[in-house]
Amino acid sequence: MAEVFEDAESVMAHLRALRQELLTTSIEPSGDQARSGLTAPQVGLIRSLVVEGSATVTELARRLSLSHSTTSGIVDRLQARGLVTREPDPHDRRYTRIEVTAPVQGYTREISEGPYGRLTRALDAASAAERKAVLEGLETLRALLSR
Amino acid sequence: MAEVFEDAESVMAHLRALRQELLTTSIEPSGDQARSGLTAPQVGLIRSLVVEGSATVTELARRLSLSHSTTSGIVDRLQARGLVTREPDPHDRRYTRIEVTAPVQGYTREISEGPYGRLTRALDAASAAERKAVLEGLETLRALLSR
DNA sequence: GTTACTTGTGTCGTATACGACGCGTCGTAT
DNA sequence: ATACGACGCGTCGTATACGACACAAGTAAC
Repeated sequence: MAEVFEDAESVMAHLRALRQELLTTSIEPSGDQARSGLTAPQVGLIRSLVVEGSATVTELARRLSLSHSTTSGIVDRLQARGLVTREPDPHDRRYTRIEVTAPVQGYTREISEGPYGRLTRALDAASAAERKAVLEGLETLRALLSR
Repeated sequence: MAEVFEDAESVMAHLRALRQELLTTSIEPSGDQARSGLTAPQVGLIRSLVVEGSATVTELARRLSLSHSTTSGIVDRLQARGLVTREPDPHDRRYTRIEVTAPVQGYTREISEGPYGRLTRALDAASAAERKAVLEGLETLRALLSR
């Protein structure tokens, strides 16, 4: 149990660092090209709307693996910028469909690479064995936790 | 490049889910035993103080792989609860040493398992090959990103 | 039809998390 | 001695992120 604890600390350090590198800094500061001032979750939400179609807040939360309240806040900020709209569903007034506004449609082509451009490029440059190691490691970890 | 993108989405989904399972829910709601109302970062910071000794805010930030401002905020909230103190260094007044208060010392034995109890137990129950797969996967991913 | 349950939404409070900024402090070069 | 750069700290503004809550709207039970 002793040395396993070091593994646990190592795993946590890896996950923290990966999150920082991928989730929070993947879009804006990498200097790739001039950007829009959007954060990774915001780009991910817009991208989901474009690629998988408009959806309700709850559906978006499910797609992005976020809670309802978090997703609602992201929609709030995008709506304040005029990038998405909330359209009440006439058939069932509980529903509110989130739609991207027209000006976003064109811009979206630029982000069709997804919010994970850096990760995608890294995986593309990796060997098949490396990709396999990455995916198997993550899958193994999750399987261990759900056991 | 096409199928690689699916790998990227898969990796991101794994990381998101792992973060939720480990970072945010590892301490409180697992029903292990009655808890203190402390969050995982708070427990991690206290644990670092006890195990590795008292330190400055910057040093703590480095240990926890967090930014200085985030760490300062966590110390703020722990200080408000009387769990840590800020002691100005008499030799160099730029420094402020963070110390755990006396009542915390005993309690700390209960959390010496670390904030990652669930992860530690999972890794302990895993085979050597599984542990290797997990660590290699994470290390490979980080190496790919820093290439 | 009225009641009870479910579902979807938005909001509130709190805790991370970061970069940017200003302030005080120390060492050092001028 | 003084100016200056480096360092540590705290604070601000903003964005994520969650659970808990209240409310509205539909559904089901009776």
